[in-house]
Amino acid sequence: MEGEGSKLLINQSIIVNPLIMARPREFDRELALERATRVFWAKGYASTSTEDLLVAMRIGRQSLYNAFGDKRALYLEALERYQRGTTSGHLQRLKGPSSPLAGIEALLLGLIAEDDGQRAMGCMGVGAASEFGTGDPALVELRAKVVPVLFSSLVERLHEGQARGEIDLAMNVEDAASFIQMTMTGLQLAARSGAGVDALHALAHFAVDRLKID
Amino acid sequence: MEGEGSKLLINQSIIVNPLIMARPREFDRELALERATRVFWAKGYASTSTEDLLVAMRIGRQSLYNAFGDKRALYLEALERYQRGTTSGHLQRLKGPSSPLAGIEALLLGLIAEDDGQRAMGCMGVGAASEFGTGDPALVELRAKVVPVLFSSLVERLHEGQARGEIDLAMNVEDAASFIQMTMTGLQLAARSGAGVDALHALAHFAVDRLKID
DNA sequence: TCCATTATTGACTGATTGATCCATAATTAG
DNA sequence: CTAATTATGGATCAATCAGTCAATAATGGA
Repeated sequence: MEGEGSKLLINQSIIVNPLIMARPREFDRELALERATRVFWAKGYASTSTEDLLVAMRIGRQSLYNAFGDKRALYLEALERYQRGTTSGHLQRLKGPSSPLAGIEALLLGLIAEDDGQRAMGCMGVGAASEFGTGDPALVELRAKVVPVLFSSLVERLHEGQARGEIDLAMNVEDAASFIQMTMTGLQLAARSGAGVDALHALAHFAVDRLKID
Repeated sequence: MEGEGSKLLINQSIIVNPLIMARPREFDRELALERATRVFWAKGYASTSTEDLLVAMRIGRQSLYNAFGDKRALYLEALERYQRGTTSGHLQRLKGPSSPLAGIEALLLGLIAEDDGQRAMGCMGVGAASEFGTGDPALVELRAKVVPVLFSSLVERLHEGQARGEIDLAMNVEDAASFIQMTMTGLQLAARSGAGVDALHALAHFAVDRLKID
């Protein structure tokens, strides 16, 4: 390509630094992406029209296609951004408390939004898994990049819990880590199905109690 | 309405017995409904076009609208039929073994299809919950009619497990029943996400082991 | 000031959507 | 046979879909 300036990769979006400057974008790309995320999160991919997106993002049609490519690319970027944010939060809560079991409890309780509207949206990642299953390679790959991160941190904390005597040494930590991740998706789907805060808290506590040595 | 004969309500579909007979249906309604179910199950509601349905059901467009109303009515009937079938299977497996914990184990293992294609479809009910959340009153109502049936049977078997000394008397059986139902959805979603038979079996066994007195 | 480039706006496109219309066929009661 | 009724198949519909085009605006460098 001729006449192209240097490229800087910042936060997954390509910032072109052209030799000759062009008209600057009028909207906040990150804000628009966040707004798009909310729509996809609430309604899923197929049920979200580009018109829905334009209204929520408060930009024109051509701006969407200029800045994000197309509907699918926007969805993938929204989901990736969402996963990055939530995974970071999960890891923080898991690793926060000094007690491993308290960390796991914080992880599970952290999934449960107090606000009814927010809680009823469930988890966008779970929604994506349910909508596309194993049918979309790009989503499978994205999932494969996110899930193991939390998994290994869980294994770590579970080992730590065994060393501290909080968790039975006979328990297989990999199985336990998978079980906790399954519990997370179970909680998210229960939330999406309309479960209340108390019911979800009870579920989370019950699950954590199952890991305690007695 | 004039000239209308008696109505018999059979299996949720209205069988009209008109005074004057009309042209009989050429296709098997139940078979067509089963074929429609597979499509909705695999792809979800929004991503399924009426054309998809016609091809799978092997009927003409007008036949679909005559026999089932419209796309939404067909979906609701398919989901209801699906739920009736699966719930019946769940109850059978739960109540089959003489040991309550073995029943719960059979319930969970029974969710895991051996066939890869079938397993990767997950559960249509879970898919519906994920796709519509609490947004569709008809689906919320349908769920509210199905979930408590299994729940009360679970409570029953858990009580029985406590009486037999398989389960700790200190365990709250309602919490445990909810936990098992959450585990079921977690398993279904893991299956939809591509988990293999072995991984799912391990998850099921781990969950059941958490209920055992030690 | 003019140029090269990108952003914005609104009209537009062809395809697909769910659903209906209509002509014809098949059935049984009378 | 005729009448009444429902089923079928093909054409068709208006609405919506995702995406493109083209005209204009804004920017900084030359």
